Amino acid sequence: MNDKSKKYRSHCPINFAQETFGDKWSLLIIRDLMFKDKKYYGEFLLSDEKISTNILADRLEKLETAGLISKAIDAENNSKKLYSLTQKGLDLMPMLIEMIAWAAKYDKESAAPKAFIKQFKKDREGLIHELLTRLKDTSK
Amino acid sequence: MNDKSKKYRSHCPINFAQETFGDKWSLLIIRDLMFKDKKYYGEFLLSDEKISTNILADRLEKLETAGLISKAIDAENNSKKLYSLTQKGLDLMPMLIEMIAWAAKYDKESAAPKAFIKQFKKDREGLIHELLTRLKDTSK
DNA sequence: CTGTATCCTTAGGGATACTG
DNA sequence: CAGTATCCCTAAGGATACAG
Repeated sequence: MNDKSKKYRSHCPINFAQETFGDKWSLLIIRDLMFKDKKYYGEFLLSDEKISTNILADRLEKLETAGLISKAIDAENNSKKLYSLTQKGLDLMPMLIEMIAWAAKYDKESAAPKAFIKQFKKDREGLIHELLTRLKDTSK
Repeated sequence: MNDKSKKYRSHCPINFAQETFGDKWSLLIIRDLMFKDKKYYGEFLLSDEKISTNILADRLEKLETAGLISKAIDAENNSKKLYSLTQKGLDLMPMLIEMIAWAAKYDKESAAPKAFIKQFKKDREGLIHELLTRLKDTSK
């Protein structure tokens, strides 16, 4: 385990994403941090999908190692750890919103905040232009 | 296996997405269809990640069942099957683009993502415009 | 070439008892 | 409450031989 360098199946960006948070639980933890304002271990355990304690601990560690979340001591309670998203984690938001929008369109069952998504898409046209600009830059 | 109704861990849209294409391979097949113009069984086998034949067959079937891809007989060769994305599959493009953008930002170690985006941008400028148009429509 | 079928291995995950 | 440590099991995946 001293070899920190992870071996990737390929250097495709989609594969990179898949290998970073493509397991069964990581994205749900990120969701809880990003959209449900959860911060504590116990709060994650309460989510509908019922993650078990060992898996949660493992995923929190992996996500921290991957640099998507960070851990701090709760100021008001030393024995509590406070989890939060890093910038790298926060930067997953556009992708998650698109994912939610897609699911909202195709999963009638899933309760997705449609008004919220609508607003997001509107706001986010600017972001796409930004992306295009970025794409143009990187292709020079 | 007669029970067609899948049981979801929850009705969260992110969980829905995760359970639909959150396995190790589905997204890579979609990538090949969407960005690499692959159409045939044999072409998928050639990708860098080296999917094995049984897994590929299984994933193609599951993706078809999920309505993300469709299968047709190749007009020029009866024994060949032609795979393509459905609208439901195509609608994953905004999400995948955000995913690629994220990976491009954080997977700096390898030059490959940039190369991928370069290639992507070159091939797909038209598609991006199309996407933008579609986004404008859906955000009304 | 487009898949199936089989066999086998392993990582991932569930349950739950336990610890500071 | 915030995790660890075990034990166990299954689904997922790899290799490869085979079939239409």
